[in-house]
Amino acid sequence: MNIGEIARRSGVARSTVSYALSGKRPVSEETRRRIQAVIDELGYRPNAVAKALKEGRTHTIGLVIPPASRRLTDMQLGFVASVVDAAARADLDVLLSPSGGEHDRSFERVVAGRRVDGVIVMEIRLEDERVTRLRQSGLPFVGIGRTRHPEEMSWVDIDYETLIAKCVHHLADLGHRHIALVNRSAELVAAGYGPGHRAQTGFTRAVAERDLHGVEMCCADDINSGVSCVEQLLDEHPGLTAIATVNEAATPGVYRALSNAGLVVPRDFSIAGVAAGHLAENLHPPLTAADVPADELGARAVEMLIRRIADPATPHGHFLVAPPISLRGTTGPARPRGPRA
Amino acid sequence: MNIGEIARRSGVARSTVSYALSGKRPVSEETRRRIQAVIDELGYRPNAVAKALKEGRTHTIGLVIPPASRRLTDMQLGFVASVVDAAARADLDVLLSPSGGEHDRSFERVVAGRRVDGVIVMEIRLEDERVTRLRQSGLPFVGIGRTRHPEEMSWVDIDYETLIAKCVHHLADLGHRHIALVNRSAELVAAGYGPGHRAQTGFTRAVAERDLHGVEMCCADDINSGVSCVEQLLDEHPGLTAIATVNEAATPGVYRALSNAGLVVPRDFSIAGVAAGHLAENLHPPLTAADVPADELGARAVEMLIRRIADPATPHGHFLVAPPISLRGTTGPARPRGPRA
DNA sequence: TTGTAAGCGTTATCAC
DNA sequence: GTGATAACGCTTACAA
Repeated sequence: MNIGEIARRSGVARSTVSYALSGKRPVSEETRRRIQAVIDELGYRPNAVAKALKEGRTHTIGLVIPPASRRLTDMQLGFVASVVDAAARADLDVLLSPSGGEHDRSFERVVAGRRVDGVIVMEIRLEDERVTRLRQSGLPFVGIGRTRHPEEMSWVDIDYETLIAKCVHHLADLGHRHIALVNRSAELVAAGYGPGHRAQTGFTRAVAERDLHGVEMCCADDINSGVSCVEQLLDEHPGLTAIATVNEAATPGVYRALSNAGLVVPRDFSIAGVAAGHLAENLHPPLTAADVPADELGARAVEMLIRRIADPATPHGHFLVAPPISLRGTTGPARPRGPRA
Repeated sequence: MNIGEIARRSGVARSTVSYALSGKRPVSEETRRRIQAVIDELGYRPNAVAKALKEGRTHTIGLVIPPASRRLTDMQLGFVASVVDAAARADLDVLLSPSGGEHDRSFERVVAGRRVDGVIVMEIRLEDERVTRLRQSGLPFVGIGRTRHPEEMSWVDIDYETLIAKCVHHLADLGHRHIALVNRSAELVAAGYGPGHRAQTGFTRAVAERDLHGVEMCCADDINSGVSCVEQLLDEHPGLTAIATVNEAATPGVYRALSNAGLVVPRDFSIAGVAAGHLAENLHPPLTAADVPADELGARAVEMLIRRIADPATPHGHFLVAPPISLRGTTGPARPRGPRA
């Protein structure tokens, strides 16, 4: 069933039906009613594909996510949810593209096939070939995360560098002199994953500023890795009394390893991090952390993208967020760890 | 840039370019090379929308998820991930539709606009107006979950009724006589959410078969609700020694409440449930649970959908899964709870 | 082996 | 206020 069928049954031209629906041209009350009756009777709805071809707009945005096989972190899920939500509010559909390595058919389909009006890309690397590809394609896009050259694209991002430095300063203020950074996985860092690198930078800087003893450790994004990472840290650094972390997924493991070692948080050991707010709240004890406003970031990204779709000449938007650290239950005055029993 | 431009520059007809690309008709090596050269030079990729309009196939499936604002459970995320993954393997794109209440524009757009070749619907209710809508639309669809009349649609589902009964029997075998069911939220159950109802049924049946004292409680899908739910249970039922649960999201709260009450699992209290495997593994102690194979369910759903898209006359597929209970650390012999100190 | 042309279902321009 | 008709970019008979 198509617009022609409706036109035939209402005894009008196809264009009249189209105008009756869009209201872009006045249609007499009489005919409009007749047309509507037929539409209701047959349950006609215009074909979105044909409309997209004609208009050159699909009313769809692409969302490039990390390959689904790898489990997404809570923060990543927060981004997906908020993007989908914000898009729905703007009557946009979301096409998911799990973009893996280099040779990605899904990504290529979305970008090259003009199936979407614009794209939001998650998990941006410092050097990111997807960004290169998108730039050359001319398709509007917004990154959740930014490359090494942030001025050449639109993005929203979390200021890991500042945040992790704040964590370190907060811990130093409490008297901690020997602090570890639990970073994201070695693979991510090696691949030039922005947050991993920027966390490093902020950590190194703050450690130097406060003249601390700092140690950095990469840790895979899961609970067990968190456990073994902290076991190793405690073992190799007897003077360690605090951890700053950007690795949400490993954090429950961090807790567990400390507890296994007989350390009570925050009495014997402190933790401060960057995490999704609800995750921080739900840990036990609740994590002192900079609460990443995933909702706001996703919504802003969609907003920027909509603007760029409407007018590709719009200057690039940049939104760097550094939420304050919510003091919860995991940081306290430094207290030397005795020799382990 | 379009196929006509390529044709013009290669000095051939548009159809020849099309055939050179699709291989549906032999093209001389000479011309094919010339065409390919132009394509490479201009970076041409066919417009997927035009192709979809012409072919009547979009190579896209719709995935109807619960509204993103509500946080998805681990199991739901597992479904989404596996569907996206399986679809990508079949070179299908996934259009996300966060379908909320009745008046859902996104759902309607996806279903009525012929933007997808088929749909996978999550979180099916016993009576589900989306299923009704899809059936009348004629669009192929598969449910993750089934309605009260499962023969009239294709679905994959978890056999909550059997699984929760197995949990109860397992607990009864260990000597537990007073067992609680921690169900999903009261709203979901009231809305006719299948798993909630079927868990009830299985629980009631098993309790009767073993002549136990059973108590059922609804619990919202979050940690804090798990805590208060268990606090209330312990308070109102001093004889209670075990919990069977289908509420993944609340389970950490169940643990916490028991620990707060000074009960050690599994020494003083037992828990058995139905949950995503990795979640069960990562709880502490690891949860004795029927591990729901979300990966397999999602993949099967996609498989069924692909089959129905290829031939809508294919008989409906039904895949009910009842994984064995993995004995982990949370069930042990019953031991009466003393009067609470 | 290749070209011509019809048509997928819309919207928009032009004419009346 | 309404109708005819030409696109949008592609695929695929049908011809040659």
